[in-house]
Amino acid sequence: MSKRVSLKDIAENVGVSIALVSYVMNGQEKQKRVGADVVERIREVARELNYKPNQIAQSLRTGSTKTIGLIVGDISNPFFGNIARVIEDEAIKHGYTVIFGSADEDLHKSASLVETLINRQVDGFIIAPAEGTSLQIKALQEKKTPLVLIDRYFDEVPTNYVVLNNFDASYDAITHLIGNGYRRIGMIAYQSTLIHMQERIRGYKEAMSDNNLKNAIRIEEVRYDYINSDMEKAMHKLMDGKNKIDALFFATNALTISGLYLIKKLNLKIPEDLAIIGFDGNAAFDFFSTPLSYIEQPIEEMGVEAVRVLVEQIDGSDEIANIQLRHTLIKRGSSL
Amino acid sequence: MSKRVSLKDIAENVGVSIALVSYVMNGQEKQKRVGADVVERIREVARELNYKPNQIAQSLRTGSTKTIGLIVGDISNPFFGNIARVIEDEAIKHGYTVIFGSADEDLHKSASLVETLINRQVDGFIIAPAEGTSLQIKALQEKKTPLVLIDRYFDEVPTNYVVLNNFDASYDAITHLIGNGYRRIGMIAYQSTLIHMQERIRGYKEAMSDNNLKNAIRIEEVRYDYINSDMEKAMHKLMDGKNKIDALFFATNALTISGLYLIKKLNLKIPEDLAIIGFDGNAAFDFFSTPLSYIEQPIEEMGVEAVRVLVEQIDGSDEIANIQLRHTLIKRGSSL
DNA sequence: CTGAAAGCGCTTACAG
DNA sequence: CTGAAAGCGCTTACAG
Repeated sequence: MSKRVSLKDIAENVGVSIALVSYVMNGQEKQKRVGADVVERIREVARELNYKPNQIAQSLRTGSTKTIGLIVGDISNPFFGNIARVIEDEAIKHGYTVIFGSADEDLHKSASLVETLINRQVDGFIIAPAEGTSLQIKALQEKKTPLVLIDRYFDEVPTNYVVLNNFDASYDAITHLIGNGYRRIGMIAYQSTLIHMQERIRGYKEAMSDNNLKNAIRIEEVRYDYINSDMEKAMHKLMDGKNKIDALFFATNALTISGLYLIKKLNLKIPEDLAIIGFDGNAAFDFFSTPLSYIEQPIEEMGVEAVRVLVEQIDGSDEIANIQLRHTLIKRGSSL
Repeated sequence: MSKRVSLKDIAENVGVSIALVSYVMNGQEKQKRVGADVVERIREVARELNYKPNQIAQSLRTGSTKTIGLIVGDISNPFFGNIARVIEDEAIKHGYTVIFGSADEDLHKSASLVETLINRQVDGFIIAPAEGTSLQIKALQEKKTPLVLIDRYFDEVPTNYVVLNNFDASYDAITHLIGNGYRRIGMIAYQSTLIHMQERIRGYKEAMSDNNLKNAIRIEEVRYDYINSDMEKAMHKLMDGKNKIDALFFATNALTISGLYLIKKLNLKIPEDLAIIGFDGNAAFDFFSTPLSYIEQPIEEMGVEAVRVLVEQIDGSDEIANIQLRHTLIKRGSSL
């Protein structure tokens, strides 16, 4: 790359000190009472030479990089891709850029990403924390690193977070199914101790209990790394035999898609053979044999709030923000 | 954030100069002939204090940030989300992190992103250039900024690029349709002068001409910012009247999805009323009433190659790499 | 074998 | 109104 123009180049060209140029470039010419003619000449030369401040130098000096570290499960997952997009837009509005990484729901990848981003001096983090990373998060928190969790959080580590009210979302979905006459309602969730998953499960269970269906509760758990094979086993458990379910609630977008492939393969009629409610909107849900009912997350709001809270933290606020957003239950043919 | 540990802290603790600590931390203790005992003590104290180098300071000094700037159309678009994921993984393998931005196929957003990333001193760029940005790209190229274009490039600006052989892909799709007996084959593309779009159109036209169907060529163009309304008009033009098409080729993933919504609404039977070939794989294609045939791009390879070429450029290579990758035509029910 | 020193490009308290 | 100087944390050519 060709040599960049520095404050020094402008200073030499105009014949003043670097300090004066810095003042003018930072709009401090009033407070510093820089002579009007000098201001004029500095501005002119800066424009001519096309001066752009070296942010690295600024960062080293000021300690602020105007950079946000975003760690999600997988940027190619539509939920995370969409929220990344919102976060990016909001970050730019606040003068920040985004460095991102995918942790693949893996403890070690997450640790490595956090370290990498810390070494790059990001001003703060937005993280969808992987299972078992509560100590990593706690360490960040103890170092007073500005931090906002999204999608999940840890009960035992008080942090800022912006999440869906997952309990309500699940409860609402199950209540809707019950209202439409279904009773043998199953759920397929990830095997995970993470709070968003536990809350979705709790919402299901409580809705069932509250409707005297406690004995009909049937949950199958699927491992993240073996989603398709585990899904197949789970579906068979729920659908085989005389005790088979008549409705099924999927706990995430990826689980829904994986399940739909199987349902298509098994040639099940929806909702006659099986009613379904999925998670997160998706073109695939629209094109399925019967359009899918699903829980819609307010992704835009989640991203906007996450950036807002983070920037407040970076700017020095120490109020902890715990934000729960509301879902929308999109009711369509699959749960009629 | 709490104070970080610096080389100085270690130096004071051990009672040696900062230079020595730097040598040891950078594994130069052999060349610099640092005393074995000193090396030992420095390592020990560094570990105790949990020293992590300040990358900002390193960057300012060395001029290298070990950062890649990635500019795509929209990170929430599955094609770009998937390729971003691959690029991220590859970048990490090479010791780089990724700063990304979505340009929304907009000239000005693109310019603003490029400037932001340059000010952040990224070591190089991977860009899916928006229409009309050839001057931006040319400017980067002239400043010798390491750069690799993906998905598209500009004929008039010689740069590295990694793209699909779009002509072949289109040609193959159309030939397949013709082979299956379709003759009145239409195409819906973006209104764009970008080369990937022009090549896809050229492939369509040439396949038609080569099969004596030049007179049946019918292309409708849709604006990126008005995709759904323009799609509706385009479909009506192609499907209304006695001259209506019997097969339709969509030029991108987003166009395919938009078209499918309409096809579903119009209740067209696929492939009886209309045969279809789409672009880029997608769960939605699998769940459509008839599984969709489509052109699959080698996204993994595209990302891997882009990073490889970029890192070579950053490391000083000045060979220009122009890489065209091959598609796979996935044949299914929609084009039978 | 080790250290003093310059310098990357910037900001800012201080002096005049 | 203006400038000399320190310092952010690092690397590295140079001297001894």
